[in-house]
Amino acid sequence: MLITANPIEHLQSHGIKPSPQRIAVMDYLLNSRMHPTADEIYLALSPSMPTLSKTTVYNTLKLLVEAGAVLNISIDEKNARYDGDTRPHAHFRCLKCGAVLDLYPEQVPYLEQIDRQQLGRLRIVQTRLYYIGYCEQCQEHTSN
Amino acid sequence: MLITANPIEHLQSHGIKPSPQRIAVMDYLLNSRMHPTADEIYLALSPSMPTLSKTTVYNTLKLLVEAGAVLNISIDEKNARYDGDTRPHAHFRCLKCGAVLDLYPEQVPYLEQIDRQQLGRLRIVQTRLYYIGYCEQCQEHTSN
DNA sequence: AGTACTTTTGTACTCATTACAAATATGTAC
DNA sequence: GTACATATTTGTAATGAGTACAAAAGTACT
Repeated sequence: MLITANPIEHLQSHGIKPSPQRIAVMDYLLNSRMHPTADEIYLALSPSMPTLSKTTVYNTLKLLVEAGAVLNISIDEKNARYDGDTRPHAHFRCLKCGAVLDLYPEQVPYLEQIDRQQLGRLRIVQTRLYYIGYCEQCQEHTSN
Repeated sequence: MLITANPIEHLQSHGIKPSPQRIAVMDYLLNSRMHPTADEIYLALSPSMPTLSKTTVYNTLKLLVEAGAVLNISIDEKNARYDGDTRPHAHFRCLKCGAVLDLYPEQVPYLEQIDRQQLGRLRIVQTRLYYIGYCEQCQEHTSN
């Protein structure tokens, strides 16, 4: 479970006016640990919000990322993924099944230090730490 | 300057048969610190190799990455970038000018530890550490 | 110089994402 | 509440990175 359960408050605390579409996208991201793509979000919300447009999903995600309410994950070369959990954490992608998993500071020694690093005169806005390999299940089933 | 100056040896040491096109791409990556995109590589090599096809650049890059001779950098959402330096190091991208810079272990405390981490039963093949923000020059010229 | 295999090339295609302009909703002043 | 300005959403068309595919060119081996 995440810190903020309420999508409306989460939007407002990041200075975003909560429209029904924005609430739906934010709510979906706050309650998913699947790191969905824009298309997956659209497909998930369409049934209960039939007039929703894919463009709105893209626009909303852009807005949320720029406001810092959501993280953009570039671990998957094919397409962008999104994460409603903005606390510092790393991600792992399985080369076989494609799953993207969260790795929290308890599981990744030095993650906190790496995340809040001062690097010379660079002004760091965001840190991304990605691990790529084979998850437990995918190691069992293959020689790869 | 990099460890291996010779593109042919570098290819062979990764089990890749050196064709003229592969040598050209490898040579370009070994002597560039710009982290070029496939298109930038194509444009750079075209003049001296007029028959070169963009498909060949893509094919070659895929081959080089799979053989571990080159790194794929996913820090730039728009398109993939490539790095001929396969030693462990992090990358920084400037949100204003778009430059992608190398950050070596001397500049990033804990990078070595983060890179060779054992994470439970996950089998890690590659670690990617990206910092995003504003470079020195771009901070000077704006309020951002 | 002939056959099998590898590599390169060009064209056509896919598909994530964006541009754009019309339509709808929301807020505010009278 | 109704008219006007502004913000948001929507659908369609375009963009552009990357891939599929099959023909052409190159290489190796006999």
